[in-house]
Amino acid sequence: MPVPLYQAKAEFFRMLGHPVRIRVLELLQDGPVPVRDLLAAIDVEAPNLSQHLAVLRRSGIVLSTRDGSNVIYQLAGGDVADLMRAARRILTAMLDDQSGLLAELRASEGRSS
Amino acid sequence: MPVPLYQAKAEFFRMLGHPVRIRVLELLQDGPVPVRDLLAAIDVEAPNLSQHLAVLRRSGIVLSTRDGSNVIYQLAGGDVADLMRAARRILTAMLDDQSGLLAELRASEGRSS
DNA sequence: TGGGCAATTGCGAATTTTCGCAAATCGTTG
DNA sequence: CAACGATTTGCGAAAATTCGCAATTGCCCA
Repeated sequence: MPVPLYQAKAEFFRMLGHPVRIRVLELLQDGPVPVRDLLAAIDVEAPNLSQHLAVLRRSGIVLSTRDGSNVIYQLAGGDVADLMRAARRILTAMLDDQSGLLAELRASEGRSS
Repeated sequence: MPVPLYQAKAEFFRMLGHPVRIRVLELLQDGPVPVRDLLAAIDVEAPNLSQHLAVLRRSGIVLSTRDGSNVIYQLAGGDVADLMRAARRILTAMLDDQSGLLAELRASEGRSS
Protein backbone atom coordinates (compact mmCIF):
# COMPACT_ATOMS: atom_id res chain seq x y z
CA MET A 1 0.00 0.00 0.00
CA PRO A 2 1.77 3.06 -1.32
CA VAL A 3 2.07 6.44 0.31
CA PRO A 4 -0.43 8.74 -1.41
CA LEU A 5 1.29 10.87 -3.99
CA TYR A 6 0.15 14.15 -2.47
CA GLN A 7 1.74 13.12 0.80
CA ALA A 8 5.01 12.23 -0.86
CA LYS A 9 4.93 15.62 -2.55
CA ALA A 10 4.29 17.38 0.72
CA GLU A 11 7.23 15.60 2.35
CA PHE A 12 9.38 16.50 -0.59
CA PHE A 13 8.53 20.19 -0.35
CA ARG A 14 8.94 20.14 3.41
CA MET A 15 12.42 18.72 2.87
CA LEU A 16 13.17 21.76 0.70
CA GLY A 17 11.70 24.17 3.22
CA HIS A 18 14.80 25.44 4.98
CA PRO A 19 17.21 28.18 3.93
CA VAL A 20 20.33 26.15 4.64
CA ARG A 21 19.06 23.22 2.60
CA ILE A 22 18.12 25.49 -0.27
CA ARG A 23 21.59 26.97 -0.30
CA VAL A 24 23.18 23.55 -0.27
CA LEU A 25 21.12 22.44 -3.24
CA GLU A 26 21.97 25.61 -5.10
CA LEU A 27 25.67 25.17 -4.43
CA LEU A 28 25.50 21.58 -5.63
CA GLN A 29 23.97 22.53 -8.95
CA ASP A 30 27.37 23.27 -10.48
CA GLY A 31 28.77 19.91 -9.48
CA PRO A 32 30.01 18.00 -6.42
CA VAL A 33 31.16 20.07 -3.45
CA PRO A 34 33.06 18.95 -0.33
CA VAL A 35 31.47 19.65 3.04
CA ARG A 36 34.34 21.96 3.85
CA ASP A 37 33.30 24.31 1.04
CA LEU A 38 29.64 24.20 1.98
CA LEU A 39 30.65 25.08 5.49
CA ALA A 40 32.74 28.00 4.26
CA ALA A 41 29.93 29.27 2.05
CA ILE A 42 26.92 28.98 4.30
CA ASP A 43 27.44 30.53 7.75
CA VAL A 44 26.21 27.67 9.87
CA GLU A 45 27.93 25.54 12.48
CA ALA A 46 29.30 22.21 11.36
CA PRO A 47 26.94 20.00 13.38
CA ASN A 48 23.97 21.97 12.18
CA LEU A 49 25.02 21.72 8.55
CA SER A 50 25.56 18.03 9.03
CA GLN A 51 22.02 17.62 10.25
CA HIS A 52 20.64 19.41 7.23
CA LEU A 53 22.82 17.30 4.97
CA ALA A 54 21.39 14.25 6.71
CA VAL A 55 17.88 15.44 5.90
CA LEU A 56 18.80 15.85 2.26
CA ARG A 57 20.53 12.46 2.22
CA ARG A 58 17.60 10.66 3.81
CA SER A 59 15.26 12.16 1.25
CA GLY A 60 17.49 10.82 -1.49
CA ILE A 61 18.03 14.11 -3.28
CA VAL A 62 21.79 14.13 -2.64
CA LEU A 63 24.55 11.54 -2.41
CA SER A 64 27.71 11.64 -0.33
CA THR A 65 31.03 10.00 -1.04
CA ARG A 66 34.24 9.94 0.94
CA ASP A 67 37.50 11.28 -0.39
CA GLY A 68 40.13 10.59 2.21
CA SER A 69 39.06 12.41 5.32
CA ASN A 70 36.70 14.69 3.44
CA VAL A 71 33.14 14.04 2.35
CA ILE A 72 31.79 15.23 -0.95
CA TYR A 73 28.15 15.84 -1.74
CA GLN A 74 26.40 15.87 -5.08
CA LEU A 75 22.89 15.94 -6.44
CA ALA A 76 21.50 12.46 -6.79
CA GLY A 77 20.00 12.91 -10.20
CA GLY A 78 16.71 14.54 -11.12
CA ASP A 79 16.89 18.07 -12.45
CA VAL A 80 16.79 20.21 -9.37
CA ALA A 81 17.61 23.28 -11.43
CA ASP A 82 14.26 22.93 -13.19
CA LEU A 83 12.44 22.91 -9.91
CA MET A 84 14.29 25.95 -8.67
CA ARG A 85 13.52 27.78 -11.89
CA ALA A 86 9.82 26.99 -11.57
CA ALA A 87 9.86 28.13 -7.96
CA ARG A 88 11.67 31.32 -8.86
CA ARG A 89 9.15 32.06 -11.59
CA ILE A 90 6.24 31.75 -9.19
CA LEU A 91 8.05 33.64 -6.45
CA THR A 92 8.95 36.59 -8.61
CA ALA A 93 5.45 36.68 -10.02
CA MET A 94 4.11 36.78 -6.47
CA LEU A 95 6.58 39.42 -5.36
CA ASP A 96 5.76 41.55 -8.39
CA ASP A 97 2.08 41.28 -7.59
CA GLN A 98 2.74 42.30 -4.03
CA SER A 99 4.76 45.36 -4.89
CA GLY A 100 2.16 46.19 -7.48
CA LEU A 101 -0.50 46.05 -4.82
CA LEU A 102 1.62 48.09 -2.46
CA ALA A 103 2.01 50.73 -5.11
CA GLU A 104 -1.76 50.77 -5.61
CA LEU A 105 -2.31 51.12 -1.90
CA ARG A 106 0.16 53.95 -1.67
CA ALA A 107 -1.53 55.69 -4.57
CA SER A 108 -5.09 55.26 -3.35
CA GLU A 109 -4.49 55.93 0.32
CA GLY A 110 -2.48 59.08 -0.10
CA ARG A 111 0.98 57.72 0.78
CA SER A 112 0.00 57.31 4.41
CA SER A 113 2.24 54.31 5.10
CA MET B 1 16.70 45.62 3.01
CA PRO B 2 15.17 42.67 1.22
CA VAL B 3 14.70 39.16 2.50
CA PRO B 4 17.49 37.02 1.02
CA LEU B 5 16.20 35.07 -1.95
CA TYR B 6 17.14 31.70 -0.51
CA GLN B 7 15.05 32.48 2.52
CA ALA B 8 12.06 33.48 0.44
CA LYS B 9 12.45 30.23 -1.46
CA ALA B 10 12.58 28.23 1.74
CA GLU B 11 9.42 29.89 3.03
CA PHE B 12 7.75 29.21 -0.27
CA PHE B 13 8.58 25.52 -0.15
CA ARG B 14 7.60 25.28 3.48
CA MET B 15 4.25 26.75 2.53
CA LEU B 16 3.86 23.88 0.06
CA GLY B 17 4.92 21.29 2.61
CA HIS B 18 1.58 19.95 3.76
CA PRO B 19 -0.65 17.31 2.16
CA VAL B 20 -3.83 19.33 2.51
CA ARG B 21 -2.26 22.39 0.93
CA ILE B 22 -0.88 20.31 -1.93
CA ARG B 23 -4.30 18.89 -2.61
CA VAL B 24 -5.88 22.32 -2.56
CA LEU B 25 -3.39 23.62 -5.09
CA GLU B 26 -3.95 20.59 -7.29
CA LEU B 27 -7.70 21.05 -7.16
CA LEU B 28 -7.33 24.71 -8.07
CA GLN B 29 -5.32 23.98 -11.17
CA ASP B 30 -8.42 23.40 -13.26
CA GLY B 31 -9.96 26.70 -12.24
CA PRO B 32 -11.66 28.41 -9.29
CA VAL B 33 -13.27 26.15 -6.69
CA PRO B 34 -15.62 27.08 -3.83
CA VAL B 35 -14.57 26.13 -0.32
CA ARG B 36 -17.53 23.82 -0.12
CA ASP B 37 -16.10 21.64 -2.90
CA LEU B 38 -12.62 21.62 -1.40
CA LEU B 39 -14.18 20.53 1.84
CA ALA B 40 -16.05 17.74 0.10
CA ALA B 41 -12.95 16.57 -1.75
CA ILE B 42 -10.31 16.66 0.97
CA ASP B 43 -11.36 14.88 4.17
CA VAL B 44 -10.48 17.55 6.66
CA GLU B 45 -12.59 19.54 9.11
CA ALA B 46 -13.73 22.97 8.01
CA PRO B 47 -11.72 24.98 10.54
CA ASN B 48 -8.62 23.04 9.68
CA LEU B 49 -9.08 23.56 5.96
CA SER B 50 -9.67 27.21 6.63
CA GLN B 51 -6.35 27.47 8.41
CA HIS B 52 -4.54 25.88 5.51
CA LEU B 53 -6.32 28.18 3.10
CA ALA B 54 -5.17 31.07 5.26
CA VAL B 55 -1.58 29.88 4.92
CA LEU B 56 -1.93 29.76 1.16
CA ARG B 57 -3.61 33.15 1.11
CA ARG B 58 -0.97 34.80 3.25
CA SER B 59 1.74 33.45 0.98
CA GLY B 60 -0.02 35.02 -1.96
CA ILE B 61 -0.29 31.88 -4.07
CA VAL B 62 -4.11 31.86 -4.02
CA LEU B 63 -6.84 34.46 -4.01
CA SER B 64 -10.29 34.27 -2.47
CA THR B 65 -13.43 36.02 -3.56
CA ARG B 66 -16.90 35.99 -2.09
CA ASP B 67 -19.93 34.82 -4.01
CA GLY B 68 -22.92 35.36 -1.82
CA SER B 69 -22.39 33.32 1.28
CA ASN B 70 -19.76 31.12 -0.36
CA VAL B 71 -16.08 31.78 -0.84
CA ILE B 72 -14.26 30.81 -3.98
CA TYR B 73 -10.53 30.20 -4.23
CA GLN B 74 -8.28 30.37 -7.26
CA LEU B 75 -4.61 30.34 -8.06
CA ALA B 76 -3.17 33.83 -7.92
CA GLY B 77 -1.19 33.60 -11.11
CA GLY B 78 2.18 31.97 -11.61
CA ASP B 79 2.21 28.57 -13.21
CA VAL B 80 1.84 26.19 -10.31
CA ALA B 81 1.37 23.28 -12.69
CA ASP B 82 4.95 23.73 -13.88
CA LEU B 83 6.23 23.51 -10.37
CA MET B 84 4.22 20.40 -9.63
CA ARG B 85 5.49 18.80 -12.82
CA ALA B 86 9.09 19.54 -11.90
CA ALA B 87 8.52 18.15 -8.42
CA ARG B 88 6.90 15.04 -9.80
CA ARG B 89 9.82 14.47 -12.15
CA ILE B 90 12.32 14.61 -9.32
CA LEU B 91 10.11 12.56 -7.05
CA THR B 92 9.59 9.77 -9.51
CA ALA B 93 13.28 9.79 -10.38
CA MET B 94 14.05 9.44 -6.67
CA LEU B 95 11.48 6.72 -6.16
CA ASP B 96 12.79 4.83 -9.19
CA ASP B 97 16.31 5.04 -7.85
CA GLN B 98 15.13 3.76 -4.51
CA SER B 99 13.29 0.77 -5.88
CA GLY B 100 16.26 0.13 -8.14
CA LEU B 101 18.49 0.10 -5.10
CA LEU B 102 16.07 -2.10 -3.23
CA ALA B 103 16.10 -4.55 -6.12
CA GLU B 104 19.89 -4.55 -6.06
CA LEU B 105 19.92 -5.17 -2.35
CA ARG B 106 17.48 -8.01 -2.67
CA ALA B 107 19.58 -9.55 -5.42
CA SER B 108 22.92 -9.20 -3.68
CA GLU B 109 21.81 -10.11 -0.19
CA GLY B 110 19.92 -13.23 -1.09
CA ARG B 111 16.36 -11.92 -0.60
CA SER B 112 16.85 -11.74 3.14
CA SER B 113 14.50 -8.80 3.69
C1' DT C 1 -35.13 41.59 12.34
C1' DG C 2 -34.09 36.72 13.76
C1' DG C 3 -32.36 32.26 12.46
C1' DG C 4 -29.33 29.58 9.82
C1' DC C 5 -25.63 28.02 6.73
C1' DA C 6 -20.75 29.01 5.19
C1' DA C 7 -16.36 30.15 6.40
C1' DT C 8 -13.07 32.08 9.44
C1' DT C 9 -10.75 33.12 13.86
C1' DG C 10 -8.98 32.26 18.57
C1' DC C 11 -6.97 29.55 21.63
C1' DG C 12 -4.53 25.42 24.05
C1' DA C 13 -2.49 20.94 23.61
C1' DA C 14 0.15 17.64 21.03
C1' DT C 15 3.64 16.95 17.67
C1' DT C 16 7.53 18.13 14.84
C1' DT C 17 11.50 20.87 13.59
C1' DT C 18 15.54 23.28 14.61
C1' DC C 19 19.88 24.25 16.95
C1' DG C 20 23.78 24.24 20.04
C1' DC C 21 26.95 21.62 22.58
C1' DA C 22 29.34 17.46 23.95
C1' DA C 23 30.87 13.18 22.43
C1' DA C 24 31.84 9.66 18.98
C1' DT C 25 33.80 8.14 14.18
C1' DC C 26 36.79 7.91 10.49
C1' DG C 27 40.85 8.55 8.16
C1' DT C 28 45.43 10.80 8.10
C1' DT C 29 49.98 11.84 9.74
C1' DG C 30 53.85 12.27 12.82
C1' DC D 1 49.98 4.12 18.36
C1' DA D 2 48.81 8.91 19.73
C1' DA D 3 47.15 13.16 18.15
C1' DC D 4 44.56 15.69 14.97
C1' DG D 5 41.25 17.56 11.53
C1' DA D 6 36.84 16.57 9.30
C1' DT D 7 32.29 15.06 9.75
C1' DT D 8 28.67 12.94 12.05
C1' DT D 9 25.70 11.54 15.99
C1' DG D 10 23.11 12.07 20.46
C1' DC D 11 20.42 14.68 23.10
C1' DG D 12 17.89 18.38 25.54
C1' DA D 13 15.81 22.88 25.10
C1' DA D 14 13.56 26.41 22.30
C1' DA D 15 10.67 27.51 18.50
C1' DA D 16 7.34 26.54 14.97
C1' DT D 17 3.44 23.75 13.04
C1' DT D 18 -0.69 21.34 13.27
C1' DC D 19 -5.33 20.34 14.86
C1' DG D 20 -9.67 20.17 17.30
C1' DC D 21 -13.16 22.70 19.51
C1' DA D 22 -15.67 26.80 20.76
C1' DA D 23 -16.87 31.20 19.38
C1' DT D 24 -17.41 34.76 15.74
C1' DT D 25 -18.35 36.99 11.35
C1' DG D 26 -20.77 37.59 6.89
C1' DC D 27 -24.51 36.88 4.14
C1' DC D 28 -29.00 35.12 2.83
C1' DC D 29 -33.89 34.37 3.46
C1' DA D 30 -38.27 33.93 5.79
